Amino acid sequence: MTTPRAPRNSLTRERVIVGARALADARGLEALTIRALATHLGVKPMSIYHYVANKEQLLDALVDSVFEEFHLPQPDGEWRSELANRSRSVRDVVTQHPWALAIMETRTHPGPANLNGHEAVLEVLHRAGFTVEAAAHAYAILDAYVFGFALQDVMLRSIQLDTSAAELREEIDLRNHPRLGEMAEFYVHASSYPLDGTFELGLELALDGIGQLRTHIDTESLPSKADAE
Amino acid sequence: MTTPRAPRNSLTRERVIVGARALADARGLEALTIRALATHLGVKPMSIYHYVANKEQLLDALVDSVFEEFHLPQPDGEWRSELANRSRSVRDVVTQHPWALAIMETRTHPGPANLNGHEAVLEVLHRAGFTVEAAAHAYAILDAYVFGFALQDVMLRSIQLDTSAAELREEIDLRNHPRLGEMAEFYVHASSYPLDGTFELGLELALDGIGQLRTHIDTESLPSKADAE
DNA sequence: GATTTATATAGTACAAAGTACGATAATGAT
DNA sequence: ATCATTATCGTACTTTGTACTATATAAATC
Repeated sequence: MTTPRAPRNSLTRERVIVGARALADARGLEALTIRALATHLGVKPMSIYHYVANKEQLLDALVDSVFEEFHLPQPDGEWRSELANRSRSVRDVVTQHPWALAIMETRTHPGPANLNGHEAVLEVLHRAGFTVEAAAHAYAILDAYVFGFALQDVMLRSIQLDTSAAELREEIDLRNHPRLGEMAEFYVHASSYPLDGTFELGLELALDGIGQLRTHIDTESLPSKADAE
Repeated sequence: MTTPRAPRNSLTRERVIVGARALADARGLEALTIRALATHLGVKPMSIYHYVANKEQLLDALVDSVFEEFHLPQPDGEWRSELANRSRSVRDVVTQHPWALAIMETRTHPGPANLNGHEAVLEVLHRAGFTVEAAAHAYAILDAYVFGFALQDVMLRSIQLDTSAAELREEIDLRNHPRLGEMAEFYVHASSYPLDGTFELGLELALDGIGQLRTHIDTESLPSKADAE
């Protein structure tokens, strides 16, 4: 009954983080406790604290491991497609880890992958001819849209999972909410995942709008040296 | 030392919720514990459970009380200005209650104020001539942008509050992040709250884009009867 | 006014979770 | 073979939500 002590190299910081991700993915954020994580790793709770100062720091690392998954835009690529791909990647990854946004919101120390992502996006904008000010606007607007959309994806999904359609109908009272009823109807009969199309549509809008913020000098016609640092 | 029992009408559900909001506003979400709330209300912890089944339900009510604060678009107003005002209101209210987004994310039962808000927005879109499908796109895109922007507002502010500029500079390593350095510089020297302008800019973009989704029939020229249910 | 009933407030106590502190065992160094 | 280092772990304390039960107060009835 008394398990022998785990071998000396059972753990690494990496394994702790990966285990935490697995637990959160499989059983949700509220199931990610130090004790559960220890069990999952075949180890006793206090062993984890050799690799992580406290749970907050574990969550910091967890969030940054999600940022690592985002597609990094290539500085020499075409800005519009690079940003579009990064945006799609962010939405995909975030919806695959529905717990991620909740943790991101409470982080106060941006991790290296997060910072690298910012740098890469800003570099793309810079090379595309955005001034610092234009880039500030463009990035804030695009990120707001992308993370906001992912937020809605996640919230919608969690409602669907936790609350049955019948339960919802009861709570909503369709007599007083005819438009909402229409909309629900529309979504029920819509194709597989109707928000995918909506996301693309809004992404085009955002990129179109952002494009207008560029300096009107067509930087692509300039010699690349003049554009470089 | 032993306080006498609190008088019989010390509490109401309303007072519990208002007290919870005050606590969260003043000391943050993590300070909102049942015990702290009880002290704040001059009452013992278990008394709260006479008005609220559990803490989850309290959070449900808390979130819905925030939705109540959002400006309700007027069905007979001009769609663009109504939606713009609602959007500004959402951002303002959410940034005034930085804890709200975190709770919203984990709710699975939309409250009445939430539903009424949806209904009002959809009604405005309907009267403006949006088909159900167009309204679905428009609403999802606009909400993604607005909540996403508020999310960034909140995250940025919490980083600023919890992490000193010096601390940040140390963690960021500006040698490897020149663009990020430029951007930080720009924000430091920018006017009072530079994101306000960015929000308005993106809002115009979103509303412009959404406008293109309308049916091209100019519904405003139709007799209102033909447009009514 | 006295008695009964309903209910709002509260006391006690337990479980779950983070983690401080110190012990112990496994590895490498001398 | 001894020692130093350090990865793993046991114990125990604190904080939090809250189940269960008790009690006091207001309302209702006689």
